[in-house]
Amino acid sequence: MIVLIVGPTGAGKTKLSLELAKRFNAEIINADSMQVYKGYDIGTAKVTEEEQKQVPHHLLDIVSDEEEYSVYDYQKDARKVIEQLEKKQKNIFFVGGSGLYLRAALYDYQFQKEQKKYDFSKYTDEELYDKVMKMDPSCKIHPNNRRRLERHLVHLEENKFSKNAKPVYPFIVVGLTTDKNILYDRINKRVQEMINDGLIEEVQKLYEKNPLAKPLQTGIGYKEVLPFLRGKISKEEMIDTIQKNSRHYAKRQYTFFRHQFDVSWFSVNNDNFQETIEEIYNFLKERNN
RNA sequence: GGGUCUAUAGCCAAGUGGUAAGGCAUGGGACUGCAACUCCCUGAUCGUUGGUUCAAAUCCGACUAGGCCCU
Repeated sequence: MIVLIVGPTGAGKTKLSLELAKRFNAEIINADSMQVYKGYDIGTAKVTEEEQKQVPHHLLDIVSDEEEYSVYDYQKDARKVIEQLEKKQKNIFFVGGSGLYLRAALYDYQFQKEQKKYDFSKYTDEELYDKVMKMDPSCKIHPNNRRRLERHLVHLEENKFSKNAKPVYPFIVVGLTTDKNILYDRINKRVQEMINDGLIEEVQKLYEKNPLAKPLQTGIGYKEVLPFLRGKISKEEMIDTIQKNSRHYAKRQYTFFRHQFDVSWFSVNNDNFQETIEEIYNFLKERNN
């Protein structure tokens, strides 16, 4: 059985997954694009070593921030782990909020080993959009979204794009929801805790080692600390923007999962999380038979 | 009590006679190699009330609220 546990940051995915994995004789595969990096612990809310001892985790801390890592790599790595675990007759829990990574791992997305270089710089945004529309009239990418447009065109030209991607493995998706006010409140508190736990020091260390690292420059909880370290913004401003970006992210995650996956949603019981765990446990038990 | 300034969306804020810029927040959405990325959509008749005018957020009066100064 392969189960995906998804939901916005701060909904309780980690706690839920540990409990369930133990009961289902399962191992956990990380599905978070930032937690694959070594040294990015506090800002990514990575599971602690203590927790990792309770249940084996995979695809955590597998690359340094100097290496390039993308969906392509994740798809390969994740599938490798799936094979291993299935051989061991283990159940599998994917836990994390990176929707695209999950899609790529479980659906028949096709990537080339080597990325050919294409040069679209001679096209204007409009021309690019027209070109894409000619080949794929149902494409919904907005003309301004140049990055996506270019990529999509490559896929179309290489004939690697299947409109209705099919799952390569059967799987169940469990989603956690919470009332938005509660969630936002929790996100705000969580950011504050990260600061208390030494987020700034963590960023400082990473910055000294590799100031231009991609996850450092783009990860929420990392990119906002940099201007603070340079004295450009105050601590309050920094905290505000981390919280704001986290909220935005949570919202985007909801949208993605709502539309890209067939999710069985469970609204979290905030007074008694154990009850939520039981509910999901029973749900999975039934589906597993 | 007297004087003075201000009053535009949840917040900040442009606009000084011809039917309301923008930013942020919020909400919705897209998503096949940067995905914690990238991109799109989303709101008001201008404190209230009289008046002047063909026409007022914009001018005048009153009222209300707030700021500052004086007593």
